[in-house]
Amino acid sequence: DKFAFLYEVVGFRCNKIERVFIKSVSGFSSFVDFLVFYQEKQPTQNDIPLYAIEETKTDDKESRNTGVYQRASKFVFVEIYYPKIKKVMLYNLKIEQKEEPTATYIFGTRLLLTLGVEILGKKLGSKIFQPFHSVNEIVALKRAMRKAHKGNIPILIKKVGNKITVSGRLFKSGGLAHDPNIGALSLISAVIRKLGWTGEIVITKHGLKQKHLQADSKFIKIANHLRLQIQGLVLPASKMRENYWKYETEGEKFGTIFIHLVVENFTKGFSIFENHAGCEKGYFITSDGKHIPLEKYSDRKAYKAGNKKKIISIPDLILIDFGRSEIINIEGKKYQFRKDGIKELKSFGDIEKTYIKKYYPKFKIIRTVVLYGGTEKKVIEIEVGFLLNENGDLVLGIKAPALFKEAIKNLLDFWS
DNA sequence: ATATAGAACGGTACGGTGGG
DNA sequence: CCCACCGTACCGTTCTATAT
Repeated sequence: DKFAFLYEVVGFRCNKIERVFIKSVSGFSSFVDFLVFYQEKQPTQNDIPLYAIEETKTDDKESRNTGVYQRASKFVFVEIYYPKIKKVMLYNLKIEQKEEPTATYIFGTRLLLTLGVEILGKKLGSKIFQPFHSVNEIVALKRAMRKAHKGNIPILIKKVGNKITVSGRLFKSGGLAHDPNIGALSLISAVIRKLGWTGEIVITKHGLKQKHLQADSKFIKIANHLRLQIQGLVLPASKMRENYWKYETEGEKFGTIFIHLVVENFTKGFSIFENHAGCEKGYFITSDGKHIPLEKYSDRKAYKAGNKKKIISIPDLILIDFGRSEIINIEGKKYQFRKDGIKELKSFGDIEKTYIKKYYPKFKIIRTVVLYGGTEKKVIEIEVGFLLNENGDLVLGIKAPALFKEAIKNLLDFWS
């Protein structure tokens, strides 16, 4: 009757693959979304994964540097541990892809291709999207791109003799934290090295001071690996951790992901909104199956003017129970923070008014907390619908939604 | 004037750290 | 040992000069 923290994917057939298992892991520094191993036994630190996969929902249409640059540092980083790993950038787009690719997108994607990254989930015109063959080609394409507007620091690549300079702001909110540019500069530098350049590579116009360079930062690690210089500053030597990943045992999302999957696989209910990861982009699914992005603020102007209450708080998961005409708004938390979860239930008024009641007017709305962690085998708080504890015990709350009870019952029946 | 696109900025989770 | 604090990483949205 216990969850073993291992999921098996069923319902497919493949001659080369008998069974597929999924387990939660996390990284110590920069880390891709998925590692795929092809082997008999559960992976250990000694095993080498076949694929490293990075996923995004951001299209060129929404953002240029985030869509293509921001994730790139992960591919550069993972190669330090697994030089031969197959790298995949997976665009999981729920909206229409932008018709004409922008120059930034073409430039970034060609860099990724040169690094050996396979692009999935997007249509790539085969004439435009070719790997680069020389450093000069990269310099020329970047130079031909539209210039950044005044006040911004443009990314520019210059080659003089035995030295290449790459400009780009790396300073953000008090430190070396400008993610899109950490990605862009890592990617550009890695590709230049890949094309055989052994001369100097100097990062300029970064906006950093010496104290911002911490040996633990992912960019400093990459800079050491690629032998980059940061203009005007001394690059601290970085020490790489021995391992790239570990099995995850802590995250609050264990609980909400579990209930999400059990409901979808063992009842007729399903998710109409999910946000298991922090700032993940989420779509609300309407009654006729459309995906709509959620507004972030109930009153944008007021929020920007300082009224922080005008943000729309979103649940971690919204499940729908058609049979009982119920919609379940779920907040996920670790067991020790259950009080915070109960408090947050009170803030779901906006989303219920703006989205749920609008698209599902006849449904009854239930708010509940789903917990992970601890070793308790029961929960006292009536606001808690379900608890998965760290021993794998499945604990239904006193007033658990009927859909939860049905899901757990069917799950246990299936396995007994 | 206005849409575009290059770049900056914002919000959340989590782990390390140090004081009580 | 607990917990507040802070920095890093992650994943988005927003800003705004410029091209059209």
